[in-house]
This record gives sequence, structure tokens and C-alpha cells, in this order.
Amino acid sequence: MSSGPTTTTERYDPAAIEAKWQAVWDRERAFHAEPISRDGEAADVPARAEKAYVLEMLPYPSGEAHMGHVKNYTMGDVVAHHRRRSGAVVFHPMGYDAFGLPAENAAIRTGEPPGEVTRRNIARIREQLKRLGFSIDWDTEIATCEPDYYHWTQWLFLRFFERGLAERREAAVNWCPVDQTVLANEQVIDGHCERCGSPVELRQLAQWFLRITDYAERLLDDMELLEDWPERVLTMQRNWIGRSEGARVMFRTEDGEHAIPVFTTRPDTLFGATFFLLAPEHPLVERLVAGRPESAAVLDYVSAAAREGAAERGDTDHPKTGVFTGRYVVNPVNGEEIPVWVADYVLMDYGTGAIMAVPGHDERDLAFARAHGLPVLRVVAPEGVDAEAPIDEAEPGEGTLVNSGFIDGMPVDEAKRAVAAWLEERGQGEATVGYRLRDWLISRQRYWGCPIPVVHCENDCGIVAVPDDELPVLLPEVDDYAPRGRSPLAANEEWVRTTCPRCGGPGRRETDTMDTFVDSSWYFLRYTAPHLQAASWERPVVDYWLPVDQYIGGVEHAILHLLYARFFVKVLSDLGLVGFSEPFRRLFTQGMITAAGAKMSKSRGNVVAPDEIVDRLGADTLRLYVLFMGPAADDAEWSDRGVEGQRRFLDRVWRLVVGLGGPGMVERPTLDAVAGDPAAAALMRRTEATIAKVTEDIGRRFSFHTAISAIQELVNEATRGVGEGAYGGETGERAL
RNA sequence: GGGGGUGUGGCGGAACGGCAGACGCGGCGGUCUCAAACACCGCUGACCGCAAGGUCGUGUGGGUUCGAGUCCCACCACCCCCACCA
Repeated sequence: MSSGPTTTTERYDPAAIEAKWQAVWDRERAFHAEPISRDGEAADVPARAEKAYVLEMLPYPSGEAHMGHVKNYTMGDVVAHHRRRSGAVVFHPMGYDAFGLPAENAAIRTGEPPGEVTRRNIARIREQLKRLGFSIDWDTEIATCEPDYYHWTQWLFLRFFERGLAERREAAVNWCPVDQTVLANEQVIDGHCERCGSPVELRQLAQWFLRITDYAERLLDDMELLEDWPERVLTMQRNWIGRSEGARVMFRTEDGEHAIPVFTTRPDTLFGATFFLLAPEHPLVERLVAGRPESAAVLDYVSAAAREGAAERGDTDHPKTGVFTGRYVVNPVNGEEIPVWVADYVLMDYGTGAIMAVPGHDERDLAFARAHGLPVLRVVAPEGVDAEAPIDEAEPGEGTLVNSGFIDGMPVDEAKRAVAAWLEERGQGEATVGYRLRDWLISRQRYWGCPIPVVHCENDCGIVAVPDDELPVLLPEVDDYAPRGRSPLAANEEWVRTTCPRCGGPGRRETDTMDTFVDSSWYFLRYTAPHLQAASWERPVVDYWLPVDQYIGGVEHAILHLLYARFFVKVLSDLGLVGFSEPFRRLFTQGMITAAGAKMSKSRGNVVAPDEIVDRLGADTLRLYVLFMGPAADDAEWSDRGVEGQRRFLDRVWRLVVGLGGPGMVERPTLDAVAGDPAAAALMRRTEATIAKVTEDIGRRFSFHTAISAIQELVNEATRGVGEGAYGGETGERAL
């Protein structure tokens, strides 16, 4: 705020200064950067100008901007200013992640359409962001709930659909009984709905999935391409993808009719498999027991498992229950018949939904064997342990193979390879890689989301894409937004009933909407063409700006949003729609601002409203304080006294500058000019050192609080010297 | 159970192998005021000392180094992520 003409007043008056400059920035569109794609204009892409795409995660417009937003956007703003002053062309856009449950729940409570609630909230947040003085390019503003935007969300969905990367299939999915919708695996925390906390149920439903598992390997490998991401986030993504090497092994039923594959990370222990387990949801269960005396007991067990909550069933302490099917499968390596049980600790959506149980070397299998009187066999013996030594507790299996036919005496690693090769030769299995990552379940039975643009043909065409030239499929008007176990869209019969785009016969529109994480998986691309009607974006422009040079947001998105966005960009890259395969070159994850030791929330009553602080102390004070609170990556506790301390600092800066003759009056002196004045020369050296430190702290270290400290030291020193010295000068705090 | 991270004054934290505690909050003292609050100026790790000064000090125990808050090993405590994942 220290540049340009301004009235020199005796007291620092942030309200007047800030309002004045915000008006100037607005009038001059001060932070607009080209190129941006526009209809009917060829994009003019600079050949070589240094660019910086600085991006903060877009806000969800649930009500007001909160302190977390202030911290997030202040950091981004500092980086943006810093890059501008280092000579880069800076792109710093803003938008709103505007579909989703909170607006819809408000609509259900008040009857007001979610679009109106959302647009009002957006206007409110925009006003707050402007008051905070962020250097945002307001020309690029987007909201994911507007048809202009979701037109292209639908268009992108159809590109996935054409490639078989979006598919509707039946699966056991997580159902939230309160929100009355299915949830992505990533939105279930400890068996509870991430949003409302109610226990999640497993339901067998036909749902839309994006095949993110096809990209599991690349999502892992391409982490190499990321320049600077927090190790923590990379680790979290690695764990989430959960790559494990192992083998797929075929077990045939004793009558030879069915071949049931299993996945195991320990093919070397195959000779120790003494029984075989199916998940209750396994599609073969019903057929295997049909017409058998065990049938009733098995089907009872299956339906009991279905009624069980995911949290309960997922609990490690859950007893190892199960029921015998009366059937057997043949172990391919030794021809032995082993009994088939159904057990709810086997998960349908990991591996193949069936496992070979090796109780000698797996804790869970051993617990099951003990509970049901099944045999336990040692097949791995550590050094000095006898092959016949009894198993007391499941052993991880370091050592050499015993009781294991052709692999006897081999060390574990060699045995793994030998078994995989043996199986492969005989067509009964092969070495393979398993992932923990599940496909991304994107359908939601809720109103306020992007409609999935397909038609269910009532003749024989199946699921048919809505043609591109009929997009967007507009979200229909409905009377009742409340979820009733099916999408509220289904209630608008007039909208649902349509014609099949392929055969012209009767058809019904898909009534599920998309997970809002789909919307936010590509918004950073749309900023390059925010108003373009003819396309989602243009290759030259998107390739100029992307990848994002610095992305900043909350660590709570370490898996969900950041994994989905990486997946999206890889698909778009494969489709030739973009020329890069990672969206975010550098990532910074910020810590939370807490109050009274807890996350700020209305229900706790510990919210500190940014507006109040701006009213009382000014936007610059607030911005300074949120950065000064501590390392930006850490959580930090709000302190009213602390923020006042930053105001005192700005008062001191003001007095210093006014004392020197006011802003614009101070020239940066040359070395010659201070040659005869040791105090001034010392202060000047100090100033240069401060500039170097601030540059380093902001540019490389993301250490804003130490940058501010350095400036405070300088100001303290200059204040002490102002009586006799002639130098105050530029301190670098313009970047703040 | 697996993985990642963090331990420094009354508090937030600084110190990227070289004077530990910068900067800020709080506290104490002073100036201003009839007075208080605000503001401003100064002091503020602990212990001993009237002082000059000294001793101790970065979770615990070892090690490497001329030199360790920082590097290595073990332990203790706390935080985060994942977790019946075969």
C-alpha cells in the first residue's frame, strides 16, 4: 500500500487506504493476465515470457469466508505479488466449488432453491475477498454450478464414457442413510460418512464409476514428475493407492465347474493354504450352495453380513465369524481339496473377493482357524526352527520353505518367484500387482450436482450418451429437494422422459448427479477459458499456463481432490486434450487456524469472523497476522492480542515512513550517498540483507512468518535510528 | 498392526553443523495522565551474585565432530494418515 500517490495523514487509517486502492485495482483490472481463450479470437500465446500460475484451492461457498480462507488466499497472494515483482506474468484466478450438499440441505430446510442460496453466498464471499485486497484476476471468475461450467463437466464425462473410463455397474457401495446417497470410498472415514458422521451401510446398487484404478500405476510413477510436494502428501497418496506385488492363483471347485481366482502377496505359502474363504458378497456364493443342505445357513449369514454396518464389520476386533458352504476347492500346487467358507472379514472390493487362508502365517486366518477348528500348517521356518514346530502365533514368515513340495528349502523371495512361474506355466495363475485403490464412485442420489448426461434407452440401445451438441443437460426444476433414496431429479417425470439419441425411441434420462469432486477435478483448466462457449479450453492457452506453478490448500485434500485432479489430467493428456500429465507442479498444504484449541465452527461458538478484524484493525493487519502466527504448514491458535501486535507493527511502519517525509518521498539511496554516515550505511546493509532474506523466505522456503520477523527487525532498527539517520527505505513488505 | 512427522523460555516460535531463544504474545519497570486504559520507551530462559560476572540449559541415554537444538543409534512422549487390504 506504499506505492503511488496518496494523502499523507498523521494516523494510519487502513479503512480509507484500503478502500481507495481496491477501487483503483477494480477500475484498472489491475491483476488481469493474458492469454485467456475467448470466443472468436485467436489466442495470442507469448513465446517465452516467464509465467507463474499461482492457485489456491477454490472455496466452497457455504456461507462466509473463514480464517482458513484468509490464510490460504493471503499466502497465494503473497506468492503472486512476489512472482510479479520478480518479473513473471502471473495468473491468479478465483472461482467457487458451488455444487454440493450444504446448499442443498439449506434448500431443504428453507425451501429456497439451492441455486439462489449459492449465488447469494458467492456474492458475499466475493465481497469479502475484495475487501481483503487479494490480487485476483476477477475476469476469470467461475462457479461450477453454472451451466456455462457444467456444460463442460458433462462434455468431459462423455469423453471418459467413450473410452470406457466411465461406466455404470452394480457393486457393493457405501450408502449414507442420513444423506440418502452413496459415497465414494474416499468419503468414508472409519465406516462413517465423512459429511454427517452417520454409520455407512453397504448396499448392492448400480452406480457410475470412473476407472481410476486403470491409472493406479501412473498415479504412483508420475510422482517423480512433481517438483515440490510435501512428503506427507505423497506418502498418503502412495498408501492410498496401496500397491502390492503378489500373484493371482486359480482354485477350481471340486466338481471342476468354477474357477475362482484369489490374490495373494504370499504365493510362497500356497502349500500352507488349509481352507478357502469367500466374501459374503461374492457372486458365486449363491450358486455354490444352491440345493445343498448348507444353503439356508449360508444365505442367512450373507444377509446378516449385509445388515451389518461397515464400521462394525471393519473393526479389527470383530470376531472371525463364518459359515461352511459344504463345498471344496482344489489347491493347484498339490491337488489337495480344501473347504470353502464364507467369512465377512473377506472384502469384496479388494483383490478378487476370495482368499486362500494360510493360518500358519496370517494372524487373521489363524484366528479364523482357531474359531472354527480348521487345521494349521507351518510352511515357513525361520532359521533354527524345526519344520514340525507348532505354530503358536501367526508368523510373518521369514526363513525357508518347509512342507512345501517343489519349493522346500527355498528362501521366501525365491519361493514367491518359483510359485508364480510354476502357476504361469500351467495356466493356473501369474505374478500380478494388487492395489488398494478402488474405482471412483461418482454417482450421487442428490439434487444439487451436475447431471450425468446419458439416456437409458427403453428399446435395446442400453445407455446412450447425450450428443455433444445437446449439452448441457440442464439441471431440472423440482419441487422437493429432499433425498428419498433416489435422486430428486427422478421426481420430474417430464424431464426424465426423453427420446433415445440413437434409435429415437423412448428413453429415460439418468437421474443421478455427479460427485462434486468431479467438478473440482478440472476447474484449474477452465480458468484459462472462463467464458469460452465453443470449447472447454484451447490447447495452446492451457498448455501455456499449466501446470500450475504453485498450488496451495488444506491438507484435508491430500487424497481426494489431489488424487482425482491428477487422474483427470492424465486421462485428458491421453486424449490429447492437454499437453501435460500432472496438474500441480508444486504443492503447499497449510495448517488450520484453531481457536480455544479446536477447529473454528459455529456449533463450538469459537469462530473469529474475518470481517470483524478487518473492520477493527484493517485487512493488512489481518493478512500479516495469519502469516505471522507460525509456520504456514502448521496448525496455529488464534490470539486477539497477537493480531493487535501486528497492527502495532503497521502503526510503527506508518510513523516511520511519515516521519521520513511520507510514502513516495523516500528514494533508495546509493552507496555513495551514505558513504560518510556509518549509521546510515549499516542500516542500508541491513536493508539489503533483509530483502535477501525475505526473497528467500517467500520464494523458496514458504516461510512467511520469518520473512515478517526479518522486516520487523529492520523496522525496529530503523525506528531507533530515525532521529539521526536519513534512511528508511523500501523494506520489502510490499509483497505482503 | 503398518506408514509419516514432531519434541527448544510462561505461550506461538527462531536458529538449513558455528554466540540457543530472533520476531511476536504475555509479564515487569518507566514516560504520558488527576487516575486508569491506550500508546510509546526499556527489561524479560533458569540458578548464584549488590555488581562485574559465573554455572546450568533444546524429551532421555549413547555416539560422530575442533564444535551438535541441528547428523547417527536406541529409548520415551505426543500428533497425523492408513488399517480385517489377504
